[in-house]
Amino acid sequence: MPIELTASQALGLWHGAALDQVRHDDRDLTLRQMAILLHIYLVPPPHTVRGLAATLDVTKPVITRALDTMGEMGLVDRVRDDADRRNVIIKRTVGGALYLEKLGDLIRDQARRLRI
Amino acid sequence: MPIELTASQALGLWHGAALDQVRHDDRDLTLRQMAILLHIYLVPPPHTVRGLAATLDVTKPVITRALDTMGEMGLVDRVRDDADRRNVIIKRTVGGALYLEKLGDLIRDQARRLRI
DNA sequence: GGAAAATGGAACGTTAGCGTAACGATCTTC
DNA sequence: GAAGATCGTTACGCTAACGTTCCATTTTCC
Repeated sequence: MPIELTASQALGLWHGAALDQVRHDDRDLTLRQMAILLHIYLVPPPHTVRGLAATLDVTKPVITRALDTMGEMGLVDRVRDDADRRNVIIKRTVGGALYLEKLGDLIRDQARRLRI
Repeated sequence: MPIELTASQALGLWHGAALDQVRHDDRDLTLRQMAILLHIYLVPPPHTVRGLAATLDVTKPVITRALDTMGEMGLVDRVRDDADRRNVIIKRTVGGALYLEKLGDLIRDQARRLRI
């Protein structure tokens, strides 16, 4: 049975990681974009616009625009689904993997600092 | 000596908490705004525009605009410093405390789910 | 085959973010 | 007290976000 996080530890972790991320990377993602990005990389594919919209409880254009922006940043990619050509399959990229790898490191550093 | 977070745990924690936060709150803060908000609430005052800009390594207008927006959202407040009237002291609000309390709960829930 | 449904995106007007540069107000220095 | 430095904000032109609505393409269902 692990020891539970205190409120102070939870927010301290978030604070430190957010701060480090802001300091070392110019790309200022919104929480929505971040949730989309993480979902794409952590949940087994395939991922579609409609599916992400339902998952995040936002409208489809929100997803489309987030993918536009993050695509421009090199964090995600889009490919038409050949099985059902109405669908667009969202793909991972090397840039996105690197971005999240770095974020993961920052979070782990904070956890270490806070002795979580 | 605590067990260290794995990369998967770190990102999974961030993913789950970001997702829940997006789902239950319309206010879509950027990572910069979030870092500012957390800094104000977790680091002892006083907080100034200049100080925050230096801490986050961003320009002053970025802080001013973030405070405008978050002030409108009821998350922070601003007061002129009577000791040096060039300064503006950034104050905490009930709304901001509630927002972060909720965020902390979401993070802790995720940590519990991931058995961190 | 033809109607209906579903998907992702575009269009519209609005709002909010950015960096750079300038501003008025205030304090410090001489 | 005048000159300069410092503080937060505003202005500018631009980019990107929003919600709503509508649309072209593709699939499904009789």
